[in-house]
Amino acid sequence: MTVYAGQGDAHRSLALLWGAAAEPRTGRSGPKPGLSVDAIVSAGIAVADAEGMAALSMRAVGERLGRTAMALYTYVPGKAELLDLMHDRALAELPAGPPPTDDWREAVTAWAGELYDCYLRHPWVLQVSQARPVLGPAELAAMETLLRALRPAGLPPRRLRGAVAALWQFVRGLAAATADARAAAAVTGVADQDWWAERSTRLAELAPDFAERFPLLTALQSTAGGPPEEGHREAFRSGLAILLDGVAAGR
Amino acid sequence: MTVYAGQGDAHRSLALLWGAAAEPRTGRSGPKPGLSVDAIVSAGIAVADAEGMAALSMRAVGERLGRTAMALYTYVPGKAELLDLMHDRALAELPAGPPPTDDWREAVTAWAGELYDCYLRHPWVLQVSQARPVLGPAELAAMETLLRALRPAGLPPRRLRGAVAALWQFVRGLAAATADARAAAAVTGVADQDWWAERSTRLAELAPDFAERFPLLTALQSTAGGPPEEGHREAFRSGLAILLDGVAAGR
DNA sequence: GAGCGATACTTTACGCCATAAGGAGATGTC
DNA sequence: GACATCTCCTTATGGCGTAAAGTATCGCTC
Repeated sequence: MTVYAGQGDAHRSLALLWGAAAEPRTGRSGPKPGLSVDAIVSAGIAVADAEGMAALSMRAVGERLGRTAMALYTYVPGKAELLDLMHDRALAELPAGPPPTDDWREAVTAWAGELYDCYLRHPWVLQVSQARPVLGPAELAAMETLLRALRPAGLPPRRLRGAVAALWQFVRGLAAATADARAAAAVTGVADQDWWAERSTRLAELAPDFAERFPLLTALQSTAGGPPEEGHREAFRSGLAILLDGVAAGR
Repeated sequence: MTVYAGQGDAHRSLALLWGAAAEPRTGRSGPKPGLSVDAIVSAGIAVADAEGMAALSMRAVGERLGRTAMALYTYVPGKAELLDLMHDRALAELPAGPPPTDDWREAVTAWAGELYDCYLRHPWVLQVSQARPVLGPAELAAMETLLRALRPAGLPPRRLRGAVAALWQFVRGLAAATADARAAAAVTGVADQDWWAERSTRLAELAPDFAERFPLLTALQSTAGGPPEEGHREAFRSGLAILLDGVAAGR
């Protein structure tokens, strides 16, 4: 399942993301709010972290706060907007300070590692459609951080845009692959390696001509050793190295 | 909304993907099948192409075939497996032959362009969770094609894996961004440019300190001209150039 | 050719989901 | 005290995936 975000009223979403709701309107009557947007977002993240995206329902979030699903609608226009807020809150965990080093390679590597780890801490973020037109402050801050890290590389604007896109998507994609490997292991209760072994056997039965159809893939696979999770980490490292080499080449 | 695939019985899914269902079991009684897995997958793709992923329901697919939703379950174990099949069928549109040229840069560029276009023809594919452990033949064929294109570059295995991951994820991510820009334009009925202009105005109201908080982002944005769709295409080109430079650097 | 088991497909039903509508009770201003 | 406002609830609507069970149709066996 993939979950759409940003399909709701984009204006409401933007306002909430940028904290317009934080200003407590004065001179209001009625009972004191027992909840807050922040609390709801936190509850949503707690549910998604613990039970996964599939279990994230308005009911579940409300229940965690001791309310019904409908109580949330006082604070949040709908589920799509809640997802937007959750997304940005998760990315807010990323460090925002100036890069710790002048070496841009090192700085970008650190940035990528932080983003990768953040995604793995909150795998459900990877299931929020990346096709989100709603930009939150944390997401923009992360981009600003990347730009700051990349600054010493001195890229021209056009190339800089390409580098940012390539780096971001690469980290996101690799994190998704890693998160999935973990999820598969968790769901089946089977160790990563065994699961893939079983899958390979099954595949060999169904496609006995595998090696002939995909010779290069077969050859590449045969050179891989160690557990799959380590494989992802290695792909992360070497893919990032390629990207950085490319950035360096085009200065 | 993101849609999970590969959460169903992985074995059934694999078998269907690799065409085990194609062998017509002999000596069977009962009425002749009026449908087929292929027809159902085609109908699913037709629905998703026309109405989007959110409108893809078992009922909708059945209706397009003149059946009820439950009729599909004779052929397909569930929606997750249907999504797996749809995903692989979409990728089967990619050309599979040997690279048209010996120049690996050109070959990889062509491959990336094909994948990018394929994603844009079927944007819903981008909403199928990329965290799919189920590998179909078309997806593997696309990887094999990429490996074939990359072969003349002579990368060592470790680096080759990184390159494949980086290239694939980059194309997918950029396609997702482009698809979203289109969707936003289509939904609102507003031209791309106007939509972003409105959004920028709104943002400027909500975060008047934007330029100070995100100076590099602001600077980079100011150098961008032309419609957003063209911006994505340019990011695609320059990001790909960076990746290829990186590949070349690490030979 | 009668009967029977397998198969395709249907209807019905269950338990979810997001959320629209409207009502109850609490809290503030006048 | 009256009233407006606000939170939160109950109820209801129309969707979803799919389990269960029923019906009709076909082909094989006797």
